[in-house]
Amino acid sequence: MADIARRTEHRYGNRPTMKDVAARAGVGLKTVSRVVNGEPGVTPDTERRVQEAIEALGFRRNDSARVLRKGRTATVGLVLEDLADPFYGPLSRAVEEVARAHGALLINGSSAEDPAREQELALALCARRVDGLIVIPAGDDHRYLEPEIRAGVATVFVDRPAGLIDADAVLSDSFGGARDGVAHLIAHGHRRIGFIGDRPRIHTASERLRGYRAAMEDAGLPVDDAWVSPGSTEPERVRTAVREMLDAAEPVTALFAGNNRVMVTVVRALAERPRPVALVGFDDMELADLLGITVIAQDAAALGRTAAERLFRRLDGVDDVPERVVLGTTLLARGSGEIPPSAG
Amino acid sequence: MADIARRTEHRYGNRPTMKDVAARAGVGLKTVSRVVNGEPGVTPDTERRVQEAIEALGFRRNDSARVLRKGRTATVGLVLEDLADPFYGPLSRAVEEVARAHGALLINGSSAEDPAREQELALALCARRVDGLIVIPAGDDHRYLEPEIRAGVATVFVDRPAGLIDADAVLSDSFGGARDGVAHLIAHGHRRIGFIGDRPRIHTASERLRGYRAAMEDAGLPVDDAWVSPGSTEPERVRTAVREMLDAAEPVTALFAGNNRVMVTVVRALAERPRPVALVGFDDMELADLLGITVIAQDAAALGRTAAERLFRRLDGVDDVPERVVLGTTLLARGSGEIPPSAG
DNA sequence: TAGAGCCTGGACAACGTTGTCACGGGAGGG
DNA sequence: CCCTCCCGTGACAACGTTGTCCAGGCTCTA
Repeated sequence: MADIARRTEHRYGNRPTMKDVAARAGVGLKTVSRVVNGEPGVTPDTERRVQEAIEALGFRRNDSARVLRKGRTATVGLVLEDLADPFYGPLSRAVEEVARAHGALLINGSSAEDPAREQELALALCARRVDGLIVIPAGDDHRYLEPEIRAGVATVFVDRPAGLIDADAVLSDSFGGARDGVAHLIAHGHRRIGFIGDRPRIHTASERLRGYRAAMEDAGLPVDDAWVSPGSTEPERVRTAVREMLDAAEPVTALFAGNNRVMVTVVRALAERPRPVALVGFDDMELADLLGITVIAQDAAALGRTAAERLFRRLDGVDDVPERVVLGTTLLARGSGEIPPSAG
Repeated sequence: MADIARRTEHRYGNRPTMKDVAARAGVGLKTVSRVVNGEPGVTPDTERRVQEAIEALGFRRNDSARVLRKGRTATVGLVLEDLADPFYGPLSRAVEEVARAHGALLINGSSAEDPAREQELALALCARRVDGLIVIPAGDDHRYLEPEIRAGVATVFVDRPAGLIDADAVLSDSFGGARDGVAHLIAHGHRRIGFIGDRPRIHTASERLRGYRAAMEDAGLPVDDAWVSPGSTEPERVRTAVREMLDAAEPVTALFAGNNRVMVTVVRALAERPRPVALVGFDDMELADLLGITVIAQDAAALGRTAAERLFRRLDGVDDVPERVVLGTTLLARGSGEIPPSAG
């Protein structure tokens, strides 16, 4: 009776264990384990009996116990910034693809751009003993991961580098991409170009701003402070920035949008204005081709794939020094970036 | 020496355990457990000593072992179709949000629309003993999940109903949405309307086709077989369908696109043609507003949120009969659906 | 026919944690 | 002053699996 009670209030409902299977098949515990894991040394006849018992009981191996025993979880964690951001879909998918090829599962969660949440999430994944971690940083101090990395959690940062620790990172060439985009506008005759970006705390954002300034300097053009609007991607702020730059006494004739969210808002804002304004945006998006928006495209899938491959290389025991990989960007000319300056 | 060897080749690198912490703090194992879990009954002084040891060793609780002991993983699985599909981003994010609110993590993976892969993935998640499972079905036979559900894995299907088993499902009103969309076109004077959708094996696809037929019938309009193209969402096939419908002797004057992927291809195909063709698409997308595409919008976030809430309600012990929840859709008129028929 | 070797199968410990229970000491009441 | 009660603490088993090791029975050979 005590036994019945135990079984009844058992936490997994009433999941059969290998012991149950062994009892039913009339074999030893280890023999069941062998069959389940396809290990050699089991007579076809015994194997059949075990399989039947597994079938009859609806047994499924408890991987939690397995993990505890074996030490490897065959699981990698992905901490991203926002699952709903179209940029991260392909990235995440590419990571999953590689993980799958290595027989691993993916746990993920988003930090919602909150450093505290990023840390909480990353450490929760470490507590689950993920074999490796891919992080798209929200914060700029990752020293909290040092003990984990020392303890053997392979870690790769994507899209932005780690802060204050030495770790692998796979990045797009934000600086070069932005410089190329702005140079493209300059080549089409623009002299006064506005830059609207994300908070400069974010590495990619500051790099893109740096790229903007470099392109202007290369062309010997001055940069007016009023043309530069780093800040949040909050739509209202972006709209205000667009308005101020275009309605100034000496308005800008072209805009560079620092990322996809900014770009979307800028496009919406420009759609309401009579005169066309040249625009180049960082990040490609679905349908952007149909709208004729010239963009600096980064290859999100390649970013994810490269990072994941690097991660699994480390998990396979390769142990070279942390490295920073930078992937190139592509300028896709579609019209909006080729609009000439309208007479001031 | 044997001990050193054991530690050295240990699988988690050299992670300290509660035992190590206990030894260093000079307390018992259970006391460490109490401190780590914030249980009462520990002197402030003892607690401080334990905390110091934890700090010094860089201890982090091994949740695998914890799970094994407690039975609950505080993890839910999400099996979706394609992480890169913009429709699933917000859905996935909403699920994560709810999971987070319940203190649970999310493991996910995509089936790539392959039923076999869906099954493999779902069962792998069950082997990890996720507490619950949210599935966007790729296949149409989910009997393989019956033992798991019986064993206590809460399961909710989203976007499409489960096949051959009785389970919770949260769906958009595909039938009603498609009917409304087609009725909208009819209201704007169209008589010959083409339908381009996904494979009819997919529940939503066949429901949308049924909605199309219902709207036509309601208006007393005949449906020519040549106007209906169910099939894959493969771009080349969609382009061919568009061409054939528009270049026929009696061409259609409007198109209804069965989902976002079809819609994108249709928009691209129509952009190359001289005469405007009316279009309504199922699923909204970013930038679709700027392109003036009239759509039947479903609320992906609400879908995910509703499903996740239902899941956690079950996990909290509520045990009502499986139910099917249908969420309404919204027609967003933006121009493309209001184009009148061009003279045939 | 006996000994050696191989092959199948099972007993047992260990993985790191938590629940149960028991123990020792200090406080409070009779 | 002694007994009781409570509180802080720790020993121990258990969760379900896998690695190690040994036993028993078989075959093959001398």
